[in-house]
Order: sequence, then structure tokens, then C-alpha cells
Amino acid sequence: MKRRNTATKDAVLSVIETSGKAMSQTAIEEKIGVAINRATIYRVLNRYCEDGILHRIAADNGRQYFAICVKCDKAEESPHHFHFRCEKCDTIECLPIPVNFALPKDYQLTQVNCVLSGVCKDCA
Amino acid sequence: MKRRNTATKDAVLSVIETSGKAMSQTAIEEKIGVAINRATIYRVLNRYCEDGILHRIAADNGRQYFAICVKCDKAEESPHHFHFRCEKCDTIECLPIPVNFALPKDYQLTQVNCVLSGVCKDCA
DNA sequence: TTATTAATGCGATTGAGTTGCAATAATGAG
DNA sequence: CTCATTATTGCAACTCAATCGCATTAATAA
Ligand SMILES: [Mn+2]
Ligand SMILES: [Mn+2]
Ligand SMILES: [Zn+2]
Ligand SMILES: [Zn+2]
Repeated sequence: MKRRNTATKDAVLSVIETSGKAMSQTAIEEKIGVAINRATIYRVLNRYCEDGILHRIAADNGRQYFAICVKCDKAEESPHHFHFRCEKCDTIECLPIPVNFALPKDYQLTQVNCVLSGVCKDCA
Repeated sequence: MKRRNTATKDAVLSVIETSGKAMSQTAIEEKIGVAINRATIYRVLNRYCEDGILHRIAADNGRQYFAICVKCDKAEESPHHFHFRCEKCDTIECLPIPVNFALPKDYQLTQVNCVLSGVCKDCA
């Protein structure tokens, strides 16, 4: 299934890029200006994740956030890095802090999801 | 509001203790034998978390898991440790691996939620 | 220009977790 | 032990995030 270019896809990615942070579907829908269906936004986001354009963060508030993968082009971002969720402004940002661990023998790793929560510098 | 001792509370804690792992409400309800209402289990779990008996893990599958806090009595478990979720057997275990990071200036930390996912040693 | 089929909108649905309320029962005072 | 207080429970309804089925629209390439 080859991907097609649509205004919706561009708009979603643009909003996330502009914010410079990880965003939830709700936040994207609010900031995007034009009316885009909720299900469509989720489908766009899921496709971007499949294609390695975005990465998904499962926050401890039970919601999903989506952020640009800079690890692909620039190598500035560690493949596994911490995320910070501010409980005040309800945003998540990718921290430039690598996640270090040594998994016990015979464990197979497929995903890393590390979220630190609290109050960010802007809200402190 | 002083806590009261009930069979339900004991049963829930006992199931988690026996498993030796973190458990979800569903898993607890299945393993507990007697029929206990879903809402009641959640309320018991939430109370245990408030009291520092259990700690809550928000997994990347969107569900909550609950595990015994051994950090309180024994000091063998690091206050912030990694968790491992096996996608095969749908369990979460506390890993004896400390989470190390240095938060940027002016960030206030209230919670740490680090979950590694994959296949555990028993399912590999 | 046209056929193919990916993408979208809408409504319904799932699943986890919470909440209001009435009934039940643990606890402590008398 | 008896009784009053109120924490706990069960049940049903509800919230919220995310997904799904299906008909419609529109991007792409022949
Ligand atoms: Mn990130
Ligand atoms: Mn743990
Ligand atoms: Zn903030
Ligand atoms: Zn396993």
C-alpha cells in the first residue's frame, strides 16, 4: 500500500514540527486550524509511526503522544531517550538524555518507553 | 478515613504477592478465584498505591499494572527501577536495574515510569 | 481521461478506568 | 455483647482514548 500525499498528512506533521514537542491527538486537533476528523488524525499518526517519521510515547496519564524522529536524519537524538511530561502544560518533550540499561540474559527487547513526569522549566 | 481490614483487600494483595510480578486488574480478577467486582479491585489497588504498599506502572499497552513495593521494607529495590513487559505472557516484572538520569535545570520531578517491552526469558 | 485503491468522514464500538448511590459490614464506643 | 458510625463493596452508568466498518472522496499512474 503506497502512501499518497494529502493536505491532512502535511498539516498534522507541520503542527508537530512547529510545536517542537510531542503532541497528543487532542492537542493536534486543537492547534491544526482546519477541522480534521479524530479517527483520521489517529490513522495519519499511526502511519507516520509505521514509516519511522514519528515515534509514539505512551504517557503515564494513559494517553499517546507523537514526536518527530530526529534520530533518522540527524544523529543528535539517542535512539532511546527519556521523555518529560509536564503536568501543568500537558506537553511532552524528548529529552537529550540517553536511556542506559543492561537487560538480563535471554530477554528480547522490542520497545523502550521512559517517561519522567513533573513540572517543566517553563511552568516552574 | 482509617482503613479497614477486609477479605477482598487481603485476597488482592495475596494474588499479587504470589505471582511475584506486577499485575493488571484483569489478571488479578482471573487469578483471584472468588468473584470480586471490577470497580472494587481498582479501588483496592488505588488505596494500596496511596498507602505505599503497591506502586503503579503505566505500560505502553495503555494499561496499568500494580506491583509490591519492596523498596519500603527491604532496601533491595531501587526507588526508580526499570520494568519489563513481556508481550507474550502479558506480565510485567520489576527489574533490579536502577534508572539513572540528570534532569535539566529548573525541571521538577514527581514521577518516573520506565517500561521496557519485548519477550521475557520464560517466553523466549 | 479513466481506473485503481489509499485516504477520509462519520458513527458505532471497544476497553480501561472511574463515579454515584444504595447496601453491607468492619470497627470502636458504651 | 450491642449499637452507631462510616469505610467498603456491588452494580450500573459513565468518561475518555483509541479503533473499526463502511460508504465516499480523491491521489496516483496508466
Ligand atoms: Mn522522543
Ligand atoms: Mn516496580
Ligand atoms: Zn510545562
Ligand atoms: Zn513472558
